[in-house]
Amino acid sequence: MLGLIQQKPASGYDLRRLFSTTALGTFSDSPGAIYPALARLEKQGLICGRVEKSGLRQRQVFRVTASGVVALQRWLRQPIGRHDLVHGSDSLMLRFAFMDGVVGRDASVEFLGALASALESYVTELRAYLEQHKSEMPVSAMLALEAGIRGYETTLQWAHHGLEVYALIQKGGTR
Amino acid sequence: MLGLIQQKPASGYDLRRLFSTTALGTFSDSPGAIYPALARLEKQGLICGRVEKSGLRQRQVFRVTASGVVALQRWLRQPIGRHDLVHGSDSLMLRFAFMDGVVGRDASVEFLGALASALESYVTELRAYLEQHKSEMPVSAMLALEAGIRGYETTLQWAHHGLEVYALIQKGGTR
DNA sequence: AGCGCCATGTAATGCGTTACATGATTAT
DNA sequence: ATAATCATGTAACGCATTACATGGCGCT
Repeated sequence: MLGLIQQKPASGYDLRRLFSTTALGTFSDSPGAIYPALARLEKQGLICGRVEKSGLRQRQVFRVTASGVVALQRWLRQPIGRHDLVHGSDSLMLRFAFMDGVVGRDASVEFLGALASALESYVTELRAYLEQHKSEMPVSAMLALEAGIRGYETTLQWAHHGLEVYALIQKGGTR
Repeated sequence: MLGLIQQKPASGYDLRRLFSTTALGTFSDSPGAIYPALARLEKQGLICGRVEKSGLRQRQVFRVTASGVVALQRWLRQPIGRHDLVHGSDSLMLRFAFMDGVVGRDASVEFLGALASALESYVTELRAYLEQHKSEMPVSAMLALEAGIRGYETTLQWAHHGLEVYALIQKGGTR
């Protein structure tokens, strides 16, 4: 939410619509999750709400504060931990999605490099585990693990793809 | 936990070690999560604990009851919903991992077929969304979405792979 | 006048996390 | 003896979920 608000100031309802209509559907669009979270962020001083009556109904639009940007940058610049990998690298993707605008493309590129090397060792580790245990596993369990490993492998390939994309941009202009 | 206990009766500590040492590391191994969950399952009558002093220290080993098996089968036989796909198909993999032993290989095969067709339409939907919006997105956001889509595509390929594996098994004997 | 959407919340409940607590057994 | 591991829990806290509640605004 901090990242979304930083991209463009938004109200609670705006965020709800983002979560329910766009590809961000992974997240909860329930008011019981969003409004308390906004209140917490405001109490921490990371965002600041301002009531707007302009034209339509009353809306409370939130903007990130200076310390909000700092917190966002700190979150985005966290090193990639093992924990992040084990849980499917979803949180890593989320972080990556906001990098360009907040910490710059250099950070995005650096992130992709670090992700690639972390994934490389994790994949070989998982492949070794599978080879060692696949004889004692039920077929479906073995296949499920295979699915997970393939997921990591494509994320790895994707990281290389992303690096290429950034390299092309660097040559061909900023956009 | 119900699925694991069904594969082989286990104590709370057994489950903790499974979650902390094997490829099931996605799940929490904290006692504050496991023991209350076991207590809930037992209160629902899905598992049944029995204290064992055999040889070593005192352990409470849990087994699934008849209604526990029924509940497990009901969970495994749930149709694949959109909700399951959107959240990264992790819960689907978990279900698939237990299918062979609980509802049989025919159900596993049927599941893979249903998963493949569901993924096919979901992937084309996401690709269309990306094509339509990629010009207004930051580069990193676009790449993050691309990563998600590629993940679904490899899951789709994996489903076909799984179907082949089961077809081979059918020909070559039960194991 | 009434229906539906915009926009913001609150309340009850359940569950996970972190941290703390306990006792029994095996190894040094 | 003492440390480490086995094995089982409890307590405080925060947060998400589900459902309910409210009021202004626009259309028919």
